[in-house]
Parts: sequence; structure tokens; C-alpha cells
Amino acid sequence: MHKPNDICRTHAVTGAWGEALNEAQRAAVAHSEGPLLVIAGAGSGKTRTLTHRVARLVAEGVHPATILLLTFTRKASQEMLQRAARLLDRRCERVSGGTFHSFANLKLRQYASKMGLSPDFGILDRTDAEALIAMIRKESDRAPRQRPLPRKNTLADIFSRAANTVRSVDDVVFADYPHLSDQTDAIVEIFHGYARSKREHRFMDYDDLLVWFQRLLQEAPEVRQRISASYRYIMVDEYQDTNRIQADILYHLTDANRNIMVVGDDSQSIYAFRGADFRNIIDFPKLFAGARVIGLEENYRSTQPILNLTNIVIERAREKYSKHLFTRTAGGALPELVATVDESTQSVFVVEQIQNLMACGVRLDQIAVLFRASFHSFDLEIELSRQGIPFVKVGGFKFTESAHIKDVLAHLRVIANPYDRISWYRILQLVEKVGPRSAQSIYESLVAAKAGVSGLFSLKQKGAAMDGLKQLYRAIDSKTMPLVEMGEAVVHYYLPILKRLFDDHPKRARDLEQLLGILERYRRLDRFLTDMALEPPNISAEETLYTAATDDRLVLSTIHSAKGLEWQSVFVIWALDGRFPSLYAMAREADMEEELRLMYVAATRARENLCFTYPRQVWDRSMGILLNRPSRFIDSIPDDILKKRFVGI
DNA sequence: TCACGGAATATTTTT
DNA sequence: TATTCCGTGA
Repeated sequence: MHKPNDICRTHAVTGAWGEALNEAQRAAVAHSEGPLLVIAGAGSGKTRTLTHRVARLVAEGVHPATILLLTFTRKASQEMLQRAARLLDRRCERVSGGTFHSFANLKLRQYASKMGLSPDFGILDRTDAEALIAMIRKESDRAPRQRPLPRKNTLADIFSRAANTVRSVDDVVFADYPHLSDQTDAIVEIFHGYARSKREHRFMDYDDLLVWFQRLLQEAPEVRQRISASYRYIMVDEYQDTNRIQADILYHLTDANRNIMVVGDDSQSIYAFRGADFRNIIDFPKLFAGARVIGLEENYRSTQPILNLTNIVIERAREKYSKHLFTRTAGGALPELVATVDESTQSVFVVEQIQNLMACGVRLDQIAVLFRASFHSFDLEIELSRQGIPFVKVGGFKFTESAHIKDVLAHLRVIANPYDRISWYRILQLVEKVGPRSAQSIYESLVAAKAGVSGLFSLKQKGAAMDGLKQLYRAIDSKTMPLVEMGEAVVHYYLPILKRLFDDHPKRARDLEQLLGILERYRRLDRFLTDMALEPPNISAEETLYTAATDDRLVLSTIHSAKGLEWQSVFVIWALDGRFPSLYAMAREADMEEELRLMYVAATRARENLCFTYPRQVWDRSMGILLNRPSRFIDSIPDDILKKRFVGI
């Protein structure tokens, strides 16, 4: 099925490494100078096209380091370069690239002085950022209020959205959080406090990396010239998920050479809630006049019956590059829409179907269950455990975000920077008898003492906590030790705390061993800490050495985390109007459009079997309404495209 | 001021 | 599921 007739296997572009390309892909691979937009439909060989182009350029003698490949995840860029290396040779691995954030980080440190920044800034991940925001919020919360200030999580969302959409905090609150508009002044004040504190402590959060890099390129022409001249070819993956700052960064990066190729699918833009603007892809030809546009519409993934359905779904979108996916494969089962009596019947039904598929010889890891929100799978998880079906859940928390890893990292961060307020607060409160109050006073006297880590003892009365603080001091007074010993000392100190705090400490202790293993690969603490924030190891919190042994497991995933992946059989559960699209999205048309695209992404993950399920009647407590329709995105589709079924008890 | 336990609650989350 | 919130007792 991967060998349609018109493939030109003898063409010079593909001949060297023999992997077939279709005509559109070949045109994209052969493109050399000037801007190029590739609209790559789901399953149309996007990655193949990118990797072939990298290999082709390198094969023709372009120096790898002058090719810049920007992606959203480190994993994506690694995989692409490895594939290119397999096509050609290891030179492809020397292509410049990585994530927007890691690239910004690199260049910002290099040119920090141009912007009056210190090159040794620390990086705040989302958890750190929230912790700092929480502190600022507490400080500014002296006056009595009729209503509590928004939670730290909400505040971080607001600030991040303001940065990513290049709007003021006022605007964001007014437009996107109208229910908080009576607190706008307080929110803005916290925002300024947060910004001030970051500068004072030389911290950058994820958004700052992009914002400052954009500013550097814009305000320092000589730097812009130097950087842009050093990349002859720029390629960007998942362009539909870039935000305005990223688009602007790219624009500046092409100052010297206009050889930019972006690849994306506007129909799969599902990160607008984080500031991604799918208009970037629509506007690309306006920004880069004379841009060539190539569409990849031949699908190599799904059967025609599945594509018939997904084409209908995406037809319902308002604004898009219209595309119509097709395949040359014949046959295939109709997608199904199954109503069940209630949630537990839905779980039972899905499990039965999975068992049927297994009986037919389908491997478990070729089956996925997708859902809108990560808690939608809770009931199913229980049923799967009951039936002894192994599964992995992807999406949600990352290895480096779990509390125990953050705890250990915080100790190391204090060693790297003894005035790191966020980390001090965190580790001090791990000491017995020390709460928020004591942490604050200890930190304040520590800063005043200006004696580094040993300033820990500058506060006179600490009474009950003294013993714990001494132990803490012993663990982090290790500036001169080799890195690994430093880590070991911290973990050794932390293990008893781990046991006190977590019931599942054995599992978490193994994670810490892994962390030490990673630390061994580094020689500099600051590099290690930066990498942990920007390029965390690719393991989810669950995915330890232990569980990785069995990889034939069912996949449970949020739709967001499933982007770019495919399975033989896909179940989309909770396809209930009000859950998917979620009630939250219904107020805003743009949000509904994104939900629709999300449904499209879900449906296009399936190769052969696609099944939607929903509980027929669900009472929504928060809104006080009865949900009893299938998702509007797949409602009223004729039976010869989508087969309907009801499952009772 | 701190620790602890039970209850409530939950969009999505590449960096 | 797992984090966070809130009340209680020390």
C-alpha cells in the first residue's frame, strides 16, 4: 500500500537512498531557494519529506551546521536527524537544531550582554514559575479582600498567555478572563512583581526565553545579521503550533537568507490555548512574499472509510486551507459511533472490544484509547486493571515535574545559586518543623548574611528545626565535590524525607537513581540544571526502567499527546457533546474551532479501526444540565459513513 | 506555626 | 489519579 504507481524511484532526488517519494513530496524535497510552505495533511509523510530534504541538502554539500531545524520537542528533532542520518550518513546529525526554547537559550547566553542580561540566568519551569507567583501573590495580599485572588495556576496562565499572544495582561484578563476583571489591578500588580523578581534573581521562565530572544533580534541589528547569516537553510516543523513571537523570531532569522521552509497542518492546530496562532500558517505567504505553497494530500495511514469521515469533520471548520485527503488503499471497515447506557458500560464495552481485537491477533500496542481530558480515562483505567490488561497512560505529568525530582533538583539549584529563593523555600519546608513562615525568615536572614549556603545559620532562634537544618547544611555544603558525589549527598539526605512524604517511595527512589544516572553524564552543574528545565529526559513519571520492560501495552492518551502518532485501532471515548467539545469551549467560537480540530486529530490517528463511544446520558453538576447528544462534530453523519450502535446492560 | 488527614475537584500542557 | 484545599489538634 505504500507503493502507488506514479512514484518515481529513479529520480535523482530519491535515487541515492531509494526510499520512495510521491510527486508533491519530491517537489518539496527538491525545493532550494526562497520561502516554502508545505501544508501536510495528516498521515501524508510530513516527517519523511523533512528528513529527505535535510539529507538532500547535506548530500549536495551544504554544511550541516548551516542548516537549522526547529521543532517543538527535542525528541522530534532527534528522530528526524537520525532518520536523515540513516538515509545519508552521520553528517546529518550535525545539523543545528532543537526546540525554539533551547535555541533561544543558547543565543541569549551568547549575546546576553547586548541586552544587559547576565549570561548565567537560571530557568524557571512551570512549577517554579508558579511557586514564585505564589510568593508574590501572598506578599501583595495584605489588604482585606471580598474575594480571594486567583490561584497561582490561573495567574501563570494569564501571564503566559499575555506573553505568547503579545498582549498586555489587562487585555488578556478583559478578553479571556472576564470573570476576573474586577481584580485586574491586583493581577497586574502581581505580574509586575513577578517580572521584577525574575530580573532581580536572574531567572527566565519559558516565555521569557522567546520574548528576550525576539527582542535581541529586533533591537540589535548586528546580532540579527550575524545569526541569520550563519544559517543558510531554515526548516520548521509543526508550524501551525507556533505563536506570534516564534513567527517573528523566524522572520528575523531569515534576514540574511530567505531560505525558509515551514511544514504544518492548519487543521491540526490544537495549541491555541497556549498562545499558538494557526493564522501564522495562513499568513505565511503574506509575510514571505513569493512563497511557494505545496500541499501533501495523499494519505498513507488510514483506510478510505476513515478518511471519508475525517474529511467531513474538517469540512465543518470555518477557516482553513481546504484539503481533501485520499488514499489508494481500497476497503476497510466503517467507523462506528457507539452510545452506551452509562460511563461504566462505556468502559466495559471498550475493554470487550479490545479483547476482541486481541483475539484477532492485533497487538495491544497497536490499539489506543484517546480522550479530551486526562481524567476521562479514570473509570476505564479501573476496568482495565480489573481485566488485567496492561496499559500506559501518556500525557500529563513529566518525569522532571514530579515532586520528588523537583525536590532533589532544588537542592542542587541552591548549590549552584545560594540566593535562589524559589529553591530555598522549597527545600527549607522539607525540613521538619519548618513551614512557610520559618522558611521566609530563614531565607531573609540568609540573604542579609551574604555568606552563601552557610548563611543558613545566620538566624538566631530556630529552636526545634535546628537538627534538621544541620543535616540539610551537610548535604548541600559541597561546592567543591565532583558533581556525582554532590548528587549522591543530596539524594542520601533526601531519602528519609521521601519515605516520610510518599507512600510509594520505593518507586520514587528508583526515579532518583535514574536522575543520578543522568547527572553522571554532566561535568557542569549549571548545564545539567538548564537541560533539566529545557530538555528533560524523555521519560514520563510512570516510565521507569522497571515498567519499560513490557512494551506491548495498550496506550491511553489525551488527544493532545497523541498528535503525530498512529495506531491500527483507535477508540475515542467520551465523544459526548459537553465533554467533547467541552462545555468550557462553547462560549467562544474560536475555542469551538479548536475543539473541532482536536476531533480531527483524534480521528486521523487511526489506520484501520475507528470507534467513538459516549455515555448516553450524563448529568453535569457544574452547569446543571443534562448531556445526552453525541459530539456535534460527528453528529448527524449518515449511516453509510458512520455506523451507529447502542450498547445496553 | 506546623503537621496531618480527609474531602473535593478536575480541560487540553511540546517548553 | 493525584493534587490541593481546609479544618483540627498539638
